[in-house]
Amino acid sequence: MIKLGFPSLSTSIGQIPIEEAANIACEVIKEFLNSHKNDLDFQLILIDQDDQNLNVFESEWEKFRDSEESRFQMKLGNFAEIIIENKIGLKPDTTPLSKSLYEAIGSKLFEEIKRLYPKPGAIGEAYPVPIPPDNEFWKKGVKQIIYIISPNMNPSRPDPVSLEVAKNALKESYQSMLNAFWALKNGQQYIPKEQQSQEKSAFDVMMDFARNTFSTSKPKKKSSSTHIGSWSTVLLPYCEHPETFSNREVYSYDDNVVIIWDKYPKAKIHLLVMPRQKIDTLQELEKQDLNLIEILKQKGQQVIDHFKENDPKLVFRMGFHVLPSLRQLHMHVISQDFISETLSSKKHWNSFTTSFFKDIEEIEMLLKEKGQIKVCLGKYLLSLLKSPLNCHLCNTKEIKNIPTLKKHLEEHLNSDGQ
DNA sequence: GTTCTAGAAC
DNA sequence: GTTCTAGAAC
Repeated sequence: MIKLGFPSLSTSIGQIPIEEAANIACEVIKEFLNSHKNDLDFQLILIDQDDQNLNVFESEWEKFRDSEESRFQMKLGNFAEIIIENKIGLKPDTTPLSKSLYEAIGSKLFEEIKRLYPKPGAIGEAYPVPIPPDNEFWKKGVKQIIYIISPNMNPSRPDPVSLEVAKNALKESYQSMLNAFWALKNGQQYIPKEQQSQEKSAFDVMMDFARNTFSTSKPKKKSSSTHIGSWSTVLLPYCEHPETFSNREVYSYDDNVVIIWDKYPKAKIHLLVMPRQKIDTLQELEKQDLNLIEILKQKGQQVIDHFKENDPKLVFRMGFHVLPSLRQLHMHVISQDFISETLSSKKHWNSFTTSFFKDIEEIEMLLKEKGQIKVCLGKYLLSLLKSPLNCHLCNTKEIKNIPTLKKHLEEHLNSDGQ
C-alpha cells in the first residue's frame, strides 16, 4: 500500500478561501479515483491541524463521493508526525508546514530540491524529490517528496494572483500532484512540464542534427527530407556519451554498459541495457562475446533487484527482440504487468510475448552451443508480430482488440497482485 | 522506433 | 457515429 500525505494547498499563507479550495481539491481527487477504479493499492490522506478546515473538506467531499471510498481519508494533526506515523510521501511547503518538516528532515532535503531543480519551477507543477537513503525520513519509511508550487493570493508574498487565476492554478497543482504520485507509485519517472520543454531529448537533438545536415536549402515544407531511417540510430548517443544525459533518461552507466529508461515503456518498469561498444545486432555476436552477455545479464539482474526491493510483486523478463527496429544491441528489462499507456499496438504486444522475444538465457545458450545467433526466416518473424492477442499469463486466447487486452491485464494485476 | 490518418469494424 | 487498426512516411 502506497500512501500520499498532503496538506490543503494554498489555503493558509496562500489565502485561497478554504471553501473554494476544498471544492477544487475534491473535484480533482474524485476524478483521479474514478480514473483508477480498479486500483485499490493506494491511499490519499489530507492532513490539517485545523479541524474547521477539515470540516469544510469533509462536507465538500460528501458532495462528490458517491459511495464508500477508503482511498481518500482526512486526518487531523501535525503534518510531519502523521507522515512518519503512516510512512507516507509528503510535500514540503513554504508555509507553517515547512517549520515542522525542516525540523524533521533537516536542510539536506531542501538542498536536494535545489540541486534537482535549479531553475525556478512553474506554478501548478509538481517536482518529485527522492529522499536520500541516509535521511531519517527514509529510515522511517517515507521515500519521496512531491514538491508543489501552488498559487498564492497573499499580497505580502511573492507573485500574488487573482482568485480566478488562483483557482485554475490550484486545480493544476492538485492534478500535477496526483499525476506525479501515480507515476512514482508505478515506478515511473514524472517529468515536470518546464523540464520537458527546456531539455531536449537525445532524439530531438539527433533529429535537429539530421534536419540541418540532410535538408536541402529549399524552404522547409512539413518534415522536409529528414534522413531516411535516422530514427533507427537514436540509441547510439547514449552509448557514446551517457554522461551528457540527465538521470531521467540514463538510469546508470559504467565503462562497459549503459542502462536507459525506455522512452516509450511497454510496462510499469521498462529499461534497456546496452553495451558501450558498438554492436549492431545479435547476429554480430561470437563465442568470445559470452563475457559481455554475462555482464549484461548481471547488470539487468541488478536493475531487477532494485525495483523488486520497492515492489516484491513485480515479475521481470530480460531479453532481446530477434528483429529489433533500433540499431545497437539492447536488452529489454521489462516487468510482466504490461500496464502502460504507450503499449498501443498488436506489434508491441507480440514483440514481448511471442518467440519474437528471446530471453538472455536462451541467447547465452545458443552462443555457447552454436557460437552464433542465427535468425530464422524474416517472413516468419514478421508473422509472429501479427499473431492473435493471447494472454501471457492465462489461457485466454484471441483477445478481440488492444483495449480489451488492456482490461484483461488490469484484472490480472488486481487478482494476482496480492 | 513513433505519428498520422483513412477506412474497416463495431 | 465512434472506436480501432494497419500501413505510409520523399
